[in-house]
Amino acid sequence: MASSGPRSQRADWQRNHERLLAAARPLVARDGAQVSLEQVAREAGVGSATLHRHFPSRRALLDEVFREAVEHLRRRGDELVDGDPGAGLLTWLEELTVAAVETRGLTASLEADADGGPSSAADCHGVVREATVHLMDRALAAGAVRPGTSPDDLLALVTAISLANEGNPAAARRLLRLACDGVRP
Amino acid sequence: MASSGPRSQRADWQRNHERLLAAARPLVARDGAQVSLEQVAREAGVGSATLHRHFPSRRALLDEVFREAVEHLRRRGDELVDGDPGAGLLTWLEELTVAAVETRGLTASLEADADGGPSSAADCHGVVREATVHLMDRALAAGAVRPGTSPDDLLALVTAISLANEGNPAAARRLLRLACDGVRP
DNA sequence: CTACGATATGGGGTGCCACCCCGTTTGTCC
DNA sequence: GGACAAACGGGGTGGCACCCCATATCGTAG
Repeated sequence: MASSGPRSQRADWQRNHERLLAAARPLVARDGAQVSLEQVAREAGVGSATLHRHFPSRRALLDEVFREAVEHLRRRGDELVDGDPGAGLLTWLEELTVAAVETRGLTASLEADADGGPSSAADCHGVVREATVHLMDRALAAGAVRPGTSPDDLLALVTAISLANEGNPAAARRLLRLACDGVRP
Repeated sequence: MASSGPRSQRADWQRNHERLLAAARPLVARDGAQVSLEQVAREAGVGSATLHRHFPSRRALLDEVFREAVEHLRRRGDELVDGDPGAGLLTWLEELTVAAVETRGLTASLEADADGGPSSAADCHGVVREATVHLMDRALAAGAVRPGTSPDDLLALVTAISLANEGNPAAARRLLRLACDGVRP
């Protein structure tokens, strides 16, 4: 289960994998999800074919780039499970939104994949979804959330807001609050 | 005011303008906002330089493509002003969302422009914004909407939902309702 | 009806990109 | 150290947005 290092891959494979991720991180931070894959390969000192072999899709690259950040979010989710269920869920949604909006490209990895499968090994969407489901279960049981609300819908709402407000935490926060409070008084 | 036809342009300019829009309409319907501008020009039987001269930005092309559709929406907004303020606003938001999600590329024209100015003559965002403001004023006065809610935020929420759910009216509707009702019971 | 100047055109260039083919290099294991 | 699988990467293909500038077309003044 704990695939800390793919032992079955050749040494140069691991080396290049690291180099690609190291090159990708600052470029993704600057350019977001639309980062030029060619440039990542160039910066890593690696042929573009190699990049495409290591990461069959843009999403696969982003998912690995954001592995740590998402792991961090997951741990934060675990912490919030210990507090008030209603407040915990809202705090989680807000912190999730802010992280997504402040970290260029992250939203792309949090979105539900159009294809069904958990394509990537570092499935960012899956990890965040699980944490959300957990927090929602508690909030639902405590009656802090309208019954019938789906965690997937809630997550879709957060990613939609994040996607449309990349780099603008204030606006994203405002829209999230609006959505949580509802339009009617 | 009524700029039905730019009289100051040469005849061939108008002819090519029409051809470009006629070519763009089906292609945008198929490919959405990411339509290839080269292909539009090719299909219109026009050099790509001409397309770029007629439409200095992708947004400018989309805005003209959706002029009629947005005009239609605006009229629908006028109708809704005559009914119940609260229900009218919610109906408006829902119809707006469904139209945006079902009409590929439309959301791009409804989004607030990153740049400040009303860049395009056929300012789709502006038209829809005005209708939204009007309906919100009435709903606020009737106490059907939480005070302090901004029409721009509401519109941003609708476009965010639409952008992330292009081609999926059911999901978009669900998220909109979720946002209108709020998360808490 | 003609000639002329402003207006508009478009072929082709530049620089970028994703993605892939296939001959070559590099690890690895015996 | 040798053989074989695994990995690599230069370079090709096809596509795109956007622009330059020599050429063609339009509308009008005479």
